[in-house]
Amino acid sequence: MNLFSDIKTVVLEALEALVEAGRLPAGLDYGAITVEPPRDPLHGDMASNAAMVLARAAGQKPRDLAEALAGQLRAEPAIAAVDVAGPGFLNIHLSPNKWRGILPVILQKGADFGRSEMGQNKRINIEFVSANPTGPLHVGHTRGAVFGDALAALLDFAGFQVTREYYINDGGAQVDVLARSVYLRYLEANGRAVSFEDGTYPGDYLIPVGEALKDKYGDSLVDQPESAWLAELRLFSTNAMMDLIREDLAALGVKMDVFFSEKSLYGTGKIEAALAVLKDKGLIYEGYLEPPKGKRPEDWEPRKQTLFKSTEHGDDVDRPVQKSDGSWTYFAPDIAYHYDKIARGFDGLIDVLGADHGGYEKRMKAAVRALSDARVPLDIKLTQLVRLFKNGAPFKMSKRAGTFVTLRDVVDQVGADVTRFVMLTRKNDAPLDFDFAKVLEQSRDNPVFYVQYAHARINSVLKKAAAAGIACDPAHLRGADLSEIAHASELAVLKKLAEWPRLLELAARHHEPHRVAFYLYDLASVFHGLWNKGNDLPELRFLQESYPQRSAGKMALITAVSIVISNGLGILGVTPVDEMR
RNA sequence: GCACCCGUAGCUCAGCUGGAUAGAGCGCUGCCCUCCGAAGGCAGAGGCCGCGCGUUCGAAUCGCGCCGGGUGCACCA
Repeated sequence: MNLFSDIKTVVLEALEALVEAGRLPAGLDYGAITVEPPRDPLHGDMASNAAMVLARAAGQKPRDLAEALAGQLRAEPAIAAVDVAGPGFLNIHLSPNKWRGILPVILQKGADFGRSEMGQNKRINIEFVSANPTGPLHVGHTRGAVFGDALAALLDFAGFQVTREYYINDGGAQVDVLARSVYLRYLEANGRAVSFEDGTYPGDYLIPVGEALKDKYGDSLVDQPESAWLAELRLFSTNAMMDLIREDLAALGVKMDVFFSEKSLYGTGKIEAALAVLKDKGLIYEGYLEPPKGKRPEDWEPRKQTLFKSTEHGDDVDRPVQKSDGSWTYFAPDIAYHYDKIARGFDGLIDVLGADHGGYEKRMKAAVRALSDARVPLDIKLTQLVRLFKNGAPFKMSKRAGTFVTLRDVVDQVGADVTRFVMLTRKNDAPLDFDFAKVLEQSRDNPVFYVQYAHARINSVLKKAAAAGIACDPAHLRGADLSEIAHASELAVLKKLAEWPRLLELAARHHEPHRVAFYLYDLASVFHGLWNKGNDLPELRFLQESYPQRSAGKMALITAVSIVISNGLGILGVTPVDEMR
């Protein structure tokens, strides 16, 4: 149930009636017509631009057309009043009963209220995190993980079939570095003195891996040449790192459906097959690249390489898939990986990447467009940097020293719920300030707290109501008398609740889960406002001990708020709390 | 030099496929607890929406060109 689309349907029917009456030409394009909440509530409950959008094609003045439409709409029972304003807006006022009607629906649908058919069960693959398997996840990955997971939940709620996927970069040279670093920790576990030079990972997290290796092999690998152990250690180490990463993700409440190994693309003909597809389309050739202008590397020399003609599909320059020595660039397995996703039958692909991968966007989109003949859209969401603060002071992160701030550091200090909510209070493409002290503060400028507080307050009232003998289960409240829900502050809450299905679809369409976080903040705000109105106006208090039947309607209202908060938080992956501590 | 992202109140940021008098929090000023959780609410002050052209009935939103900040730019992923 989406009141806005309901009313839009009513508007479209009114237009058809005008066509039949010969008042409007047939065949007009209704595509641009909207029915939205007006920015200023004084303008009514809903505003439509129908008259202005159609005026030109209909050869009429917007206001004249608006008046005609208004006449039609006034006959509708759900509509209390319509007026024409400004250049030709239709301002529609719904009857309070229409608004109240949202409550039984929410109570009946419960956790499914807002769930949409928009996605039509289309299959979407969301690839996110995909951190190199060389160490624990850090704060940057955390943002990507939270964003990807929330986006997945959002699309699921909007009616898509979603697959959460992690691409393991276990094929490249960084895995050799990892294996050598683990070997050093292994020697250390066998009592050897070791030093970590440049080109190795010095982090403590490899110590247990070295010990585990010793448990498995004793000292049999000590003093052996690299050729004797490298292959085995690559596997052993990446497995250990992926276990670590899985635990990190679990601590944040993220569960992947698929872990896809880059390595599985090598030696299986998959890369060759994907490139063959591109070659058949004439998009692969041998050639030379121009040096980048303005910032010419000192050691530039022209090299003959195998190139993908990504410029055919919107990229700025063609991109190498094969190095001059014949080995693959990283781009080649990435092409094969995306080809694999297309072959698995997804209707849409989403890659969530760190902002430093911005330069990668066009070439990957070009590849997907070419490989799928433009059938499968690829959306790339870049998550900007997280700036860490502690009590307002910047918090330095130094990878060289091996002391970077990990996902675990963050989750252990502030908890998964707070981490997730805070990371979703910014658009993905805006940088995010994360202050360890501030996010735990219990005040209005902490959105996590503010939303949770609303939920806790409702729970508190419902408990008191139950103690006072008022039945508060949704099934009971569905039949409650709502006629006394009439104050402007109460209607404001109803209207905000009614926005939820519409907001959800917008957020899903734009792939923007942060809109859910901002909506919840707004909803909490109108609720807190109504709560405090009870200070001045006793009849607005939720608990009306001397009038149990009046209380029932109010219980229905706040239960509905609680349901929508739960549903929204559920998408963000945050657990609603019943009481503040 | 090129590409991508950002530029909105003193600060941090929302702003819906273009819509009416541009919003919130913090900070500042002043109010509201005999009353369901004041961990809250109400009100006030504070804006050339970076600049300029253009498209449109209508632009913070779309297009082009500038300015400022960030990121990335062959055989690293």
